[in-house]
Order: sequence, then structure tokens, then C-alpha cells
Amino acid sequence: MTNEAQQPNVVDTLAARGYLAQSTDLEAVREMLSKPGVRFYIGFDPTADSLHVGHFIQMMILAHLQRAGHVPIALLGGGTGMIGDPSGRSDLRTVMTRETVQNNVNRFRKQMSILVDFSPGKAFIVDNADWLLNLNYVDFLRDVGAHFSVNRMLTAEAYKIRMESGLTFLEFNYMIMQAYDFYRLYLDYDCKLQLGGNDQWSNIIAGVELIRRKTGKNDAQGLTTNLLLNSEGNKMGKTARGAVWLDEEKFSVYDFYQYWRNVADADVINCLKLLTFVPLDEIEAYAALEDQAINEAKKRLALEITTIVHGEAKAKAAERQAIEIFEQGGRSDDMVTTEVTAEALAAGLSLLDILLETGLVPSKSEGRRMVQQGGVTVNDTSISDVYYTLDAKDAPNGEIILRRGKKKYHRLLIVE
RNA sequence: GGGGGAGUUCCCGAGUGGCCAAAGGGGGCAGACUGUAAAUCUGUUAUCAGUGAUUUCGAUGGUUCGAAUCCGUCCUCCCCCA
Repeated sequence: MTNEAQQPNVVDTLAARGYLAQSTDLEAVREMLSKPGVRFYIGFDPTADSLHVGHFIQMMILAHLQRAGHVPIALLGGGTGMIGDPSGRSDLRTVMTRETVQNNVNRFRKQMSILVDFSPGKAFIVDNADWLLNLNYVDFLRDVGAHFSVNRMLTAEAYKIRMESGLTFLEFNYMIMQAYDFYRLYLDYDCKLQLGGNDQWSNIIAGVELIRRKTGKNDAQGLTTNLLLNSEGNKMGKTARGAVWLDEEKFSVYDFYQYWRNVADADVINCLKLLTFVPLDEIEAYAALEDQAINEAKKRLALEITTIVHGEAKAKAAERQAIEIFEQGGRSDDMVTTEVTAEALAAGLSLLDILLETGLVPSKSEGRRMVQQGGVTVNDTSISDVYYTLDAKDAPNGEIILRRGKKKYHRLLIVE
């Protein structure tokens, strides 16, 4: 037994935190990972210009394994992104241009660095465009396509769903592409393990089987992790307006913090395990909390994950803002603010116009509805008059705090 | 290639000449209740303006006093047969 062996096997760590879903051979994976320096890969398709929470959990896996001494290969799907993975989707992905894909690849690389150390030898970033884009169709079919049974492919869960709504030949090829990726990494990087979300299961085993058929060796393994689901079985990380992005330009730090601060009671513990590095015994303590006290767990979760993604300073600021707003009277210097001149205020500002201008409502109709339903407050006083006009008396302290609903705030700062 | 069917407001899905800005459900938003939770109940859910106007039912032309609804053309998708 070496020193490393005294550390718990990373597979057990992952299992204990609840990451693991399916594996080709869990014991073989454990054995493989018992010695450091194992190269493994996870693929990320550059379908947008930022990673989101769904990717984050995979980044956590990369980080856990890297900390255990292994070497992550983050495969960016510059090539497969040109196809679009039908797994877990009921609709056709939009086909992206080469430029868009490349741009997204570059941004992913940057974002992933927050959790993964990409210094030389520690980890690799590869782009499958490098080998997929120049494949010769006929050669590829003979070389790779011959090893796939369509009958078998069609039984994959990912395709079954699409049998109803339609599946293009383009997307049907995705699995083969991904299998080929694994094969290439196996040959060129000595990569014997592929990880991924559980929706990637059929794609992963396709790769494992391709390697076995091509090389005659049986040492490639696959492992999938649970998707981040809430207690109702829906994917987390979605809001009405779309994904919870890691890019603060697309999703503000405060909103990011608030997203986690507001998770359902039933989901906090799971999120702490999967999305933070908080030790399991501490999480156990949080799990014992009941009722209101559960808020402590949510605060910890929000602070931890926001710190990982945006850094400590910004996370602390978001936390402070939340405390000021929700626990200390409903105002904060860090609130989203719009400046208004004293002159303009003196002349009178239509509340409805301001609501629209500050983005608290998307249209005047919506604003009208909101006001009529009592959902708008000015300095904590509910206003039900659609024609209410703001003037100097509303800004005794040089500012006006507007609130829409319970949680959306906006500050008007009066300037000369 | 032949035959049949479908494209409706954020999503699903009703609607087959005026009573349709369009049923119902989901989702969203707001209110009540709460713990910045969940569940529940209520309201609301195109836009602009004060009760009227404008844009909307795949695209585009047409018929009609009037079209989501009828006709022509085009696009997309699904099913059956080959």
C-alpha cells in the first residue's frame, strides 16, 4: 500500500457525495483510479457562449479527480457541436457556424479554469474539431461506421424519445462521433476513462464498445454522474428566462447567489454535496436542520458556490446585499441602481415609465397589471394607482427604492 | 415517387367565416399564507392607449362587408405505401 492508497479512493468520494449514476464496471474504475496520473475525459459541447450550471457539475468532477491526482482532459466539442447532441432533447438543435463554435470554445476554456488547473501536465484541453472536421466520409464509414449496429443504436434511450418527434440523420450520427472521440483520445492520449452526465450513457458505452472492437482490448471504462435534478425530478439550473449562466454578464452575481439562496428545502443538501467542496460531516449537520433553520444551509450553499464561480469578494458582496435587503430593511448600496436628476424628479416621473425604464417590468401593460394587483411598492409602500407620479417627497434620503413583487428591487439615486 | 395528416398566443392543445386576443392545461408573474422555502387558495398572462385602437394563429397572395377558420402558391414536419 502506498501513501496515496491511504487517501480514500476518489470513486468512493464521488459515491459518498452522490455523484455516481452508472458505470461500465465500477470496480474496474476504482482499481484504475487507485493509482494517480490517470487520464480521463469529459466532453463539453459549445452550444452557447457561456457554461451553465449543468456544466458546472461536470467541472466539479474534473476538479475532484484532478485533486485526487488524475489528469483531466476537457474535450470541447468544436466538431460535435457542429452536429448537435439529440440526447435529452426533444427538439433539433440549431446548427451553429464554425466561427460561433470556435468563439464558444474559447470562452469555455476560460471559464473552466476557475475549477481546473490547466497548467502543463496537469490537464489538457482538446477540441474534437481537430480530428472530426477533416474526416473522409467513406473512410470513416468503413473504419468506424461498420462497427455500429443501427438496430442497437435505435434502442438507446436518447433516440427512443426522438422516434416520436423525428430524428435527423445528422443527429443520429452524433453518437458515432462521440464514440470516435473516445477512441481517438484512447489512442492519442492514453485516455481510458470517459465521464459524463447520465444522459451521456449511451454515447459513452458506444465509445467503450468501439474501442473494444477496434483494439481488441477491454480496458476502456465509462462512468456517468447524476444530473442535477430537484426534488420534483426536473433539471435544475433553469429559470423562466433560461439557464443559470456562469458568466456574470449573462447572469449577475447577485442573481446567481439568489438562485441558490432560494432553492427548495428538499434540494439544499444535494446541492451542497454536488456543487460545493463543503466536507460531508458539515453537510450532515446541515441535513439535521429543520424549518427556518434550513435557511442557514441555503446561505452556506449560495455563498460557497458563488465563491467558486465568481470569487470570494463578489460572493461576499452578493451575500451582504441579500442580507441588507431581506434582513435589514430593504435597501442596499449594491442594489441595481439608476440615476435620476433632481430636476427630472421635481418635474414628476410617471411610475409606470420608470418601471419600464428600470426593467422592472417588460412593458407598460405588464406594469399596469402589476400595479393594479398591488405588486409594486415605492419605499416599501404599496402603490395601486396606475398614474402615480414620483416626485421629491418620495426621495427624502436622496433615493427611491422600487420593488416589484417580493424580491425584485431597483434603486433610483437622485443626483444633481 | 404515391397517398394521408399537421403547423395556433412561452409550451402543450381546443377552435373550421363574425359571439376570437382566441377554450382548457402547464409554465410564468402578482396577491394571501410563510422562512427570501414548499404546498395551497385567488387573480393575472399580445401591445399601446382608459374601454377604444393596433399587431397576432408556418410564409405569401387572394375571396369576402368580415378570415386562425375558405381558395392559390411556397416552406417545414409527421404517418402509411414504394
